[in-house]
Amino acid sequence: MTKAASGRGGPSSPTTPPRVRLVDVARETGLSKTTVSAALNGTGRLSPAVREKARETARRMGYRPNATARQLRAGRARLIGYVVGEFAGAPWTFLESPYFAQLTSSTAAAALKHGYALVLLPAGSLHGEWADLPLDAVIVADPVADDRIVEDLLAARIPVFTDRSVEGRPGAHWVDVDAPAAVRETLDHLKAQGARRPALVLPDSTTRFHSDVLAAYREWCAGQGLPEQVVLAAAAGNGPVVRAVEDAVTGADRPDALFVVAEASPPLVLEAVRRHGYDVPDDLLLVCVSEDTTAIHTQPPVTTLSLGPREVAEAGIELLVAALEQVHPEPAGVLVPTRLEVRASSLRTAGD
Amino acid sequence: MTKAASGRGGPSSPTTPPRVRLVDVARETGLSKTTVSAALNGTGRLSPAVREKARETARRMGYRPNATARQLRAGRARLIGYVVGEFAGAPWTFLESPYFAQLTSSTAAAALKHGYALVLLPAGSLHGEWADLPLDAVIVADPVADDRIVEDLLAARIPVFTDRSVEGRPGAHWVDVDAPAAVRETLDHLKAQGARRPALVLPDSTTRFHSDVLAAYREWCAGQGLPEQVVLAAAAGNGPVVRAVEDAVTGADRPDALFVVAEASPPLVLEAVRRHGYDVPDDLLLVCVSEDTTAIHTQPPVTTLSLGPREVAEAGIELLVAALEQVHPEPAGVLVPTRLEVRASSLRTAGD
DNA sequence: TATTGTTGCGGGAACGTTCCCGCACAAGCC
DNA sequence: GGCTTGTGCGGGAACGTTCCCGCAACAATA
Repeated sequence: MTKAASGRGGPSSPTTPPRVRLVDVARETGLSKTTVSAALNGTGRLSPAVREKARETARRMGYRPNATARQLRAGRARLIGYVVGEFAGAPWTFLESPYFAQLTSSTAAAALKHGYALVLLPAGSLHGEWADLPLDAVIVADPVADDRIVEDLLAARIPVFTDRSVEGRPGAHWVDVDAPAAVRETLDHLKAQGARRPALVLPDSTTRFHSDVLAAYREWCAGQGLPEQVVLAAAAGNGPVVRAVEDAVTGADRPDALFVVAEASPPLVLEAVRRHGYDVPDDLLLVCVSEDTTAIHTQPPVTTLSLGPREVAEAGIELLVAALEQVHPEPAGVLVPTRLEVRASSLRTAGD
Repeated sequence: MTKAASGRGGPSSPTTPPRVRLVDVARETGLSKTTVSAALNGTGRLSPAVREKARETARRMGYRPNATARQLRAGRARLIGYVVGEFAGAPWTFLESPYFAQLTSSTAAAALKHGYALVLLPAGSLHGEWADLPLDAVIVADPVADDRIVEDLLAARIPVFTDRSVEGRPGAHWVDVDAPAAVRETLDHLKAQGARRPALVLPDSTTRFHSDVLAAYREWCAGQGLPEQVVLAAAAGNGPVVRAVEDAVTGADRPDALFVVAEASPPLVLEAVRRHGYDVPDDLLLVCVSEDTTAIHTQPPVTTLSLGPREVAEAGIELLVAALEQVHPEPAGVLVPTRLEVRASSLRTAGD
C-alpha cells in the first residue's frame, strides 16, 4: 500500500521518508516487534502499561500496517473479483444497465459488510488477464451459455459464484431468481386484468434467465390456451428494445398486453407504444422487467417486475462468506424471490 | 489468492490438495526455485532446455504464482481504490447515475489497461474503514466541499486523485472539466437559438462543479444583460429534479429555455415540461447535462451537455500512472473538455 | 598451462507481518 | 525452600515470491 510513499525499494520521491514499519516502532519503544504487534492487535498477554506505550508510540510515528504482508501471512486477501458475463462484446457497458448497477453496488456493499472488497473486472475476460490479482473468489454475474470463464476459474481452483446454470459443478456456487415463477405471476396478473393476447419482448441472448423466461411463457400460454407472441430484440440497449416493442405493437395480431423482459427505459417504452396509437393501460397493459426508478415517475407509472438485485447480491455474498469461511456444509445454491411492483400501467381503469 | 484451495494453513476442505508453490516445481524438476522463477518470468541466464523443462513441469503441476507474495516483494499491489464523495448519505447509489456509471467503468477499463485493478469503496466512507486494503492510490470522484476523506488519505500518505478542488495540496492530483467554459458554450448556443430567458436548474450540492456552474451562469447573464432564474432541486434524483423543472416552468417569469444541470432522465424531463403545456423546442429550448443515452431516443431528441466521463477517466488514470510510476515531473492536474451534443430539443424549428 | 571472460545455475536474504514457542521471573502451595 | 502454576515478554520461523550475489565449469586468449 502506498507504494509511492514506501520509499524502501519502491520508486519514491527522494525527499519522502521511508514508511514506518513494525520494527521501527519496536526499536523506538525498546520492545520487540512481537510485543508491539500483540499490543496493536489486542492479542497476547501484555501489561496494560506496555500495551498503551506501544499504541501511543505507533500513533505518534504514524505507523500503518502493511496490508500485503498481512495478507501473505493470513493466506487470503479478502478480495473478491466481479465479472459480468453478459456484455462480453462491450466489456464495460454493464454498469449502464440499472439492474447491473444495482447488483454491482449491492454486491460491493454486502461484501464490504463482511470485510471483503470488490474488484471490478471487464466483462467477457478470461482469468489469465488478471491472474496476478490475489482474489479469494470470483463472482460471475449472468454468464452466457458458452462462457469459458467459469471453467477457467474452476480449473484454476478459484471458488466461483454465479447463476444457476452452474448447478452441480464442484466448486461452483449459485444464486438465482425463480424466473418461471416470476413469469407466471406476471402473466397471471395480466390475465386477471383482462389480457388475452399478452406478447413477450425478449433480447436475443443466451443467458439462462432469458431462456427460462421464454420457456415459462410458452408453457403458460399453452396451459391457458392463449396464443403466444414473442418478439426478439436484436440486441440489448434502448434502441433495439424499443424497436422490438414497436414491432410487437404493429404486428399482425395486436397484443393487448406487453411484457418487456429486456432492459429499456420505461418512459421510452411508454412513449414508443403511444406513438403507435396505443393508450396505456386502456388499450395495452404494460409490464417491464426493470430496476429503473424512472418507472414511478411516468404517467401512468409503469408496473415493473423487479429481479431484486439487492436480494440477489446479499444472498450471494452470504453464500460466498459461508463457503470461504467454511461455516459448515453451506448449500450450493440459493433461490431468491422477485417482486412485481404493480402500478397503473397494468391496471384496467374501467370497472371489472 | 484462492484461499479455499490453499490448504496450507488456510481452512480448506480436507480433501483439497495443497496448492503447488514454486519450491514444489523446483523439487520436481530438480532445479532451484531461483532457476524456476527465472524460467517462468523469462529473466536470467538460462539454457533453453532448462527453461523449457521448468515451464513444462509448472504447467503440468498446475502451478500459479501467489499474487500476494509477488505484491509484497514488489512493494505495490497495483490496486486502486475508488470512492465517490457525493452521495455520501446513500453510499452505494452512485452507480445509478449514468455519469458515475460511465466514469466508474471507464476508470476501471483505463486502469486495467495499465495493469491496475479498481476496488469499489463506499461513498462517504473514511480511510479507516478499509485500511487493510493494499491500495497504491485512491480516486475520489467529486468530493463534497467539507469531505474529510481527502485529508484523511493525504495524512495516511496515500496518493489521491480527485477534482480540481484539491488544487495545490501536496500529494493530491486532479482532473476536472472546464465547467465555466461549458456553461458559456451552452448558454451561447441557447441565445443563438433565440433564448432570452434561459433558466438554470441545479441540485443543492456543495460539489465544486455545481458551484462553478452557478457562478458561470450568473456571470454570463450579467454579461449579456439577461435576467437570471435559478431553481434549486432539493436533492439529486429524478423526483426532486423533475419537481424543480416543474417549478422552473411554472414560475412567475416563464423561461424560454431550460438548462438542467442535474442528472435526470431526459424523457422524464421532457414529459414534465410538456405536462405544463410547453412544446419543445418551440416554446422552450431544452438542454440537459446528462450521459443518459435515452436522450437520443426521445422525440424530439434532447440536446445534452456531456461531461465526458470517459475522457475524465482516461486522463485521470494517465495522471495516476505517471505519478505512481514516477515518469518524471507530471502535472498536478489536467482539464478535459466537455461536449455539447446539439439535438432537436434546442434547435429553433421556425426559420431564424 | 596460466589468465581472464562468459555462461548456467543455486544459496540465501529480503519484503513486513503474525504466531508458535521458550524463557525468565514472580507468586502460590504444601 | 523446593515445587508447580502463571504472567510478561522476546526469538525466530513462516507465508511465497524475487533478486542480488557467488561459484563452479567451460571457452577463449595469450
